[in-house]
Amino acid sequence: MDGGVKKSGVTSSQVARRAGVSQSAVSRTFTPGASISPKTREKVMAAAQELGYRPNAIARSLITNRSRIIAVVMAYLENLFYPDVLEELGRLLVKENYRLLLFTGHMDRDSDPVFDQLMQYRVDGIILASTTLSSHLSEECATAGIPVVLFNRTTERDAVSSVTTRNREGGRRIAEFLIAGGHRRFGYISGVESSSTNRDRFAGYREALAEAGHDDIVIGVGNYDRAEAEAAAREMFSRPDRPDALFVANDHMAVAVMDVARYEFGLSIPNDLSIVGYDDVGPARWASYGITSMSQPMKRMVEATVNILMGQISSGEIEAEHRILSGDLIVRTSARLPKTGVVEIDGRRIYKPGKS
Amino acid sequence: MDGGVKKSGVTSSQVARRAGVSQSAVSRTFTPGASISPKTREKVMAAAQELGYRPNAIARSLITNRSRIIAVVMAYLENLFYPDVLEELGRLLVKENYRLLLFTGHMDRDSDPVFDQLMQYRVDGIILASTTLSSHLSEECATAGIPVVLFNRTTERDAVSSVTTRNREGGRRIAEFLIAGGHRRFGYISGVESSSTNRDRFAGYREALAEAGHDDIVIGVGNYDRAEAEAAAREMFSRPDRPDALFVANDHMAVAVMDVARYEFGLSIPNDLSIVGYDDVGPARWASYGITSMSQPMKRMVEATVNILMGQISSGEIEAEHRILSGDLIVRTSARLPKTGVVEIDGRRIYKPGKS
DNA sequence: AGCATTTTTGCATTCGTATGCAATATGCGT
DNA sequence: ACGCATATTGCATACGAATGCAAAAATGCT
Repeated sequence: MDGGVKKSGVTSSQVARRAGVSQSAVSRTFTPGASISPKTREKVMAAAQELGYRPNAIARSLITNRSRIIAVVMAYLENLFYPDVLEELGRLLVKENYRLLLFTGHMDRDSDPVFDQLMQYRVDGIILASTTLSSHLSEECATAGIPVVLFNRTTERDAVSSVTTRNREGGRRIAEFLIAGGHRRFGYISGVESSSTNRDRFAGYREALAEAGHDDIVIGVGNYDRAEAEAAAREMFSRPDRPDALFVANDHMAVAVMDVARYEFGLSIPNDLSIVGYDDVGPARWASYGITSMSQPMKRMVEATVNILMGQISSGEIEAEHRILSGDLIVRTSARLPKTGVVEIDGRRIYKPGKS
Repeated sequence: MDGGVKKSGVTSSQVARRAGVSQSAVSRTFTPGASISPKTREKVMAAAQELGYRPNAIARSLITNRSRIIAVVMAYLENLFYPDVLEELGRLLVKENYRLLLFTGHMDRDSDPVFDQLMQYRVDGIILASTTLSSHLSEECATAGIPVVLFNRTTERDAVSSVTTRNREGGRRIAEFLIAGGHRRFGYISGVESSSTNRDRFAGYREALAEAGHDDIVIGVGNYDRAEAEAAAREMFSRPDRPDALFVANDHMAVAVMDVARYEFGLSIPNDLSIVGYDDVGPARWASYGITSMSQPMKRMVEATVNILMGQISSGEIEAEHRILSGDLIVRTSARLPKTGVVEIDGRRIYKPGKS
């Protein structure tokens, strides 16, 4: 078809010369809404086709001051919840004609290296999807005038936008569910203790338990990490006053804890021990686990995130916005059932106290 | 500390004025190896600090013709193998001072949308890590003069670089292992049938089985997808001549198949059925599964990938290079053991026929 | 056809940084 | 202190596309 060498590095000027028009005409051809006659557009398109021309996004960014790149910062991808989020983010961002620049790895100590990169590439927006990032970073970005959205986390001062779910209510719901299930001794394996998700989930759990007269909760620290959660579980299950109801701060850890309970301690779930997790992530649904879990409406969370970002980018106004969504307690087989309150909706069993 | 407003959009010229030097001096201060005296560098640095200046990577790219961005294309992240790869890639690329632009989603039909993006951003290199991408895309990129590396896949014509493992040998090894385990009836649940990984793994498996006189293999199509693998497993396990040895083309599917076997058909593993997977990915190691699996040396594969890319970028020479690594058959509990050949190395049990 | 209005076009400039070149400053040896 | 070699600096330009402005072309109206 095209006889010539389709080498990259074709410029708008080259196309212009070939088409016998000015460079401006080429630019306008590729700028939606620009003033260009159908005739010249066609000439330009033909020349562009022949030369294999594509507008240089870098050069365009320089003049428009828009990179159409969104930075996504995720500390770790081991927890399948985050790959899922990433995939959905990619889907929505591409639909909005944005690209996704990914940053992974823990950046606890100094936020500077990442921060520098973000600034250097003049990203149009930033999504911080990690429960463990320094809150310093987020505020620094916000100060620099770049829209930032915290995904699945918040900071004390609500100067920066966030999308979360009602973690506190989730914790409460789980407590109510376990109490209604007739459990007597309650445990908790935490995530990263300083993270907002962990704090809120635990706060709700403890409150609801306290209201029912259960003040002593057996606690282990899992830091949202498999190995640490396993260690915490081993320690907890070795105690003489081993709990019979255990809330693990997310499914990623709950899976590991469940394996420890079954295969290292020979516990029967849910007979000897009820386990409830959080996120309703892939493995929770697998037959081997069937974890009863508070769901987080991932797709709607991602949608809200992109939504906030697009709003701030197009308006230029960076006003902190907080979207708080709700999940459901998805009932499976890892915890004893209460007598009432479990209803079936769309083929999923959900715990809705009050409605039997 | 800094009283002024740390607004973004600070340019090198502004810093220059503040420091009482030329814009060139600022540029050279931030260009490693450029000719600049310690004295002026210090002045520049001070001014830069005060103004919150960071070099604009976009503008820099325009002139250097290097974006320092690597595009990574991954069809789906559901299989934990890929998030793992992604994380490792992020780690290594950042070390080389490159950024990672992520593209997800199936782009089977027309490669054009993605391809356009890649070209528009003038990425310095491309990593195609998906078994299901049109090979058209890869060659198009290569033609355009951008270094491309296929990760965990190849094309027939080896015009584009790739990093793979010895899938054929892996398939053979698995067959040998299952034969040695005394199995009689063999099954296979495939990945995407047109993918090179699937073809090679199956070819090796079939060859070795044929050499031992086993010519009839029960086959199901899983397409590297959980749901499809489950469906294939159901069909296979319902047959009167259900296999007692099953090779599932990757662990992602093997996990699902195992759940179907156990919880829908009440099969005892490995007594009624031996299952072997591929990848040695996270869940394969979990106690609930303990899948015997051909490992892929992910870290070394990623290292090789980055290595090839860096080489091609710095040399400017795009010569197709093929790195083929080897894995081991990690022995766990999902398959009956042969009498000999299982050895323990570094706490891992590996099948090495010939060495007992 | 003649004039007013709108649309299309090209020119010139801009974005922020890097770099070749010439000019200047510094250092060294004697 | 002088001359020469070397290190540092600023000037001017380039990268590739977008855009305000004015000129030119096309269109509409009477």
